[in-house]
Amino acid sequence: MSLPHAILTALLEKPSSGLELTRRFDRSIGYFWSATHQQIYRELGKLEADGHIRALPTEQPARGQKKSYEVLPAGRAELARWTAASQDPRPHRDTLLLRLRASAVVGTEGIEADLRRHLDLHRRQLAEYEEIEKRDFPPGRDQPEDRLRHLVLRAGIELETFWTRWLTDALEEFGELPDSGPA
Amino acid sequence: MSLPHAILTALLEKPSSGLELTRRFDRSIGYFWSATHQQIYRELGKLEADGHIRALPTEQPARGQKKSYEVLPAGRAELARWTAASQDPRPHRDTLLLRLRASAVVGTEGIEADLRRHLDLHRRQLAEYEEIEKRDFPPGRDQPEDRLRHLVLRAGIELETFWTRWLTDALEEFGELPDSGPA
DNA sequence: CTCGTTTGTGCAACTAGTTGCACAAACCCG
DNA sequence: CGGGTTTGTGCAACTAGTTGCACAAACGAG
Repeated sequence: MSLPHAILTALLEKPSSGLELTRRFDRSIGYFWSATHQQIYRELGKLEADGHIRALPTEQPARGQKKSYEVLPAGRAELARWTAASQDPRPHRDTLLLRLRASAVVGTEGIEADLRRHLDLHRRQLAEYEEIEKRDFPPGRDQPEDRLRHLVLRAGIELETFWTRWLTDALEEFGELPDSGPA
Repeated sequence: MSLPHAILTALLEKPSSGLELTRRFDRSIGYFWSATHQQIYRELGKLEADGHIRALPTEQPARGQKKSYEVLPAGRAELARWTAASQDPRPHRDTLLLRLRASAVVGTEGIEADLRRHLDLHRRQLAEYEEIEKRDFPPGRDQPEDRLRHLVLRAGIELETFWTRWLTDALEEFGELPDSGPA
C-alpha cells in the first residue's frame, strides 16, 4: 500500500495535476515506484476523499481542466507516520532470473537475444541516472535533503551497474556453453 | 504471469506435492519468485486442468493424502516457449527507497531503526546464499546446468552484497545528519 | 486411546496493479 | 474555420497476489 504515499511525497515536493504527476512518475519517482496515469487519478480521488490532499483553488475555476492538488496537514502526518513505521521488505520477483533457471532445464535456446536486449536497457537506464546525478548533484551541494535524495539515486546507479555487469558475465558464460544446453 | 512457469521449472527439477513445492519456494525458487501455498495449490489446479502437469499415479491411491505432480510434454513445451520469448522487465517497486525519499521531505524521525533492521535481514540472506554456494557449487563442478544455476545464485549474492553495503553507507550518512532532518 | 499439534490441501474474499477504452478541451495547420 | 493531433481526466473490467480461514489425516505424548 505505497502508491498513495508515493503521491503524497511527489505532491509535497511540488503541487501538481494528475498529468504532471504522471510525468514525474515516469521520470523520477517511478524509477522505484512506477504507476500509470489511471492508477494515479484513482488514487488522487481517494486521497482527496480522505482529506489528505485538496484541489488547489484556481483563478478561472471553469476554464482549463487542469486540477492541481496540494497536501493537507493530515496527509503530511500520514506520510510521516508511514515513513517511520517498520515494514518488511516485499518479496522479490525477477522474471529474468527465473527464465535463466528454467533454461538450465529446458535449454537456453532463444534466451540469449533477450539477455542482450536487457543489457542494453540497463545500460541506457544507467546513463540516464548518471546524467541526473551530474545535473542535480554537482559536488559541493550538501543540504541534508540533497544528501538523502542523492543516496536514493546512488542506489539506482549501483543497481543498474550491477545488472550491467552481471548480464555481461552471463553473456560471456553463454559464449562458452556447448550449443543450446540440455533440453 | 510467471508463477505457473516457476512451478513448471520446480517440478521439472523434481516432481513434488503442493507442500514440497511450497517448501522449495521458501528455500530456493522463492528467492526470486516467492509464492504462498495458497497460490501454489490454485496454480497446480489450473496447470492440471490445462494438461501441463498431472498427478503421479500413486500405489495406495486412497491412503496418504499427498499428491505429487509431474510435468507433461505440453508443460515442458510451454515452459520452453515462455523462457525463449522476449519479455520486458517488470517495473521496480522498492518501499525503502520510497520512504527514504519521503523522509527527505517529512523528516527522518524513526526510519533509522528500520534501516538497521533491513541491514540485518540482508546480511542474513547473504550468509544463507553463501552457505548454499559453498554446499552446491564447490570449485570444479561445471556442468552447463550448474553454471547457469550458479550464475543465478551469484546474482542473489551480489544483490545482497549491494544492499548490505548501501544500507551501511546510508546509516553512516544518518550519523552525520543534523538531528531528524527537515520536517 | 484420546487429545493437542503438525502436516497437507484447499476455498473465498479482498487488495493492488494492469489494460483497454471513452471523451472533452486545446492547439495547430492548411 | 474545420478537422486531426495532443493534452488531460477518468471509468470499467480483468489479472495477479495476499490474507484469513477451514478441515481432514497423521503423529506424538500423557
